[in-house]
Amino acid sequence: MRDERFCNSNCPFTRAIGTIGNKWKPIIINVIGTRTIRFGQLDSIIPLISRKVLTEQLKELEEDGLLERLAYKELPPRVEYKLSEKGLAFLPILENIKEWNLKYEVASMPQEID
Amino acid sequence: MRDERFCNSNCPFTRAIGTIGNKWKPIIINVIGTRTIRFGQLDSIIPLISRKVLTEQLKELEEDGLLERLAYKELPPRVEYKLSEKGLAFLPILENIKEWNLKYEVASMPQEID
DNA sequence: CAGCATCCAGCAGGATACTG
DNA sequence: CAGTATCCTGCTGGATGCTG
Repeated sequence: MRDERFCNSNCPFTRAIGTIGNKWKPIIINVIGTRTIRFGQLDSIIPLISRKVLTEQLKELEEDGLLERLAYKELPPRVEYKLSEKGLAFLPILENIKEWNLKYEVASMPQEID
Repeated sequence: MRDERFCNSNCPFTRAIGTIGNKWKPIIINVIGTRTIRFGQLDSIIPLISRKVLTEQLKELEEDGLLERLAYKELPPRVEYKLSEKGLAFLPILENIKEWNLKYEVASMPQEID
């Protein structure tokens, strides 16, 4: 899921892409944002992701220090996720991507009239 | 290669991730930067990418308006690529990702002494 | 040189069932 | 509820050879 060749690169940019350069992770980080959120919420908010893949992505994000996982010893279990300082610092970048897309996408898209 | 479900999303951010959210495209855009570059150069500069995948990625980037392809009618053929305005506008974002990684990666990495 | 066509292996990722 | 385990399929992407 994570490309080890990227993560072992001696180029820091390549390593960064190895960490967050796939389709799910930016989505997950963006959905979490500044809140604390439970596994089930993420699963229902993010369309089309399977629980298995969500689990894997969350684990990698935790390993890479982008988010914190809080598991409560309860039954039924409760697990909460929130972004770490590193993860929070990535939010403005996602914001820039949004703005970039809004600015340039429209020009080349077929316009819909609602 | 491009996830159609992402590109057809009604969320502009999700569409953006559908466009550039994979490991090769940010690398390619970063390598091209502000210069004009030939196919063979890209192939040799970018480690580990196959010619087939490079071709596919370049085609998608062109379709999404991120880069311009200039094919000279010569023999042997010469094809040059350069970023469009949209592509150039993405460079600062990549720069932010570099800085973000440099700032936060180190803390969690085993330090090497050279 | 810059691709495209073809073939093929490996793995991503979906579905389902089970557990603490 | 929040996972883990297992199975299975399809697609990604590598290797190779051909062409204008």
